[in-house]
Amino acid sequence: MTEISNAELVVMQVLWQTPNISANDVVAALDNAIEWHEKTVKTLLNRLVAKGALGFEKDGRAYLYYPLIAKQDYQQQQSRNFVERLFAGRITPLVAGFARQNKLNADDVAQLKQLIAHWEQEQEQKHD
Amino acid sequence: MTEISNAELVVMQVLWQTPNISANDVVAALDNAIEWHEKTVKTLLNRLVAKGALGFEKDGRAYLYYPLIAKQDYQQQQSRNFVERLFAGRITPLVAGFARQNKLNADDVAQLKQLIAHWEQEQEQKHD
DNA sequence: ACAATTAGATTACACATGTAATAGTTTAAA
DNA sequence: TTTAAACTATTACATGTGTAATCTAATTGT
Repeated sequence: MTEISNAELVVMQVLWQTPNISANDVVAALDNAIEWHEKTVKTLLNRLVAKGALGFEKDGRAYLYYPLIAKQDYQQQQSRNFVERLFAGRITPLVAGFARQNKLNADDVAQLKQLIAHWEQEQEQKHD
Repeated sequence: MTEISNAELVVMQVLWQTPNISANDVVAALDNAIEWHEKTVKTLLNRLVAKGALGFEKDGRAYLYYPLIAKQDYQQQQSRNFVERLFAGRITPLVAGFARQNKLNADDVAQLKQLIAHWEQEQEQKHD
């Protein structure tokens, strides 16, 4: 239920990647990627803490932040939501769109095949 | 570039489904699905027109609205965006998440296989 | 012809978001 | 030890969003 905005998500990604870092480390991590004022990043950290998406522990005067929401959980919740809103809950049309846009490479296809193989194996087991 | 909000998207879906209908028809179409005041729906229609997502032509005193943005274009743009923000641009992890959550059924898998077959056929052709 | 309906247009208003600046407080330097 | 630096907390402010209510003009029923 925790809503994370676009800007906030950028900050979350940093902390999913590297938990327990200071505000300044977050700023540094973003510095090459985004043109945000240091104050902006601190605001986002604050809001994420207020929302319960981040926690922190004190390290002297500074805080070390860490995620309270697992990346995978968030990804899955958002995926379900997105696919529901735009594709009536079906994921294949989304994949089809990617294919149509030439956004699939050989690796992707190999992974998809593996997924399918795995899925079929599980069906086997169910069926007894 | 046209940003469509969540609430607005619900209205867009109605008009993608059935273009050239009146505000009241939109309200009626939503009536079973969502508990919105008629005024709310009209506001959303107005905003969508202001954003250039909808056009209309007059039919007496009423307007008949129609989409100015193709559903498929919007879906694809949003998909790219979503996958980029949450999955670093790769779609297979998203599909994997669906599989893990048991959100794939036999139909989905069949369609995915077909997609893959089609993709491979195209690769053939490229390779000469 | 006049009143009641009914369309769209305008206005409302609280909360979220992007993007900071300023205030307050603790620590480290001189 | 007084001052400067560096943290976090608080405040700011325009724009977007959800959710309507009110205003105005046209239309329709009586």
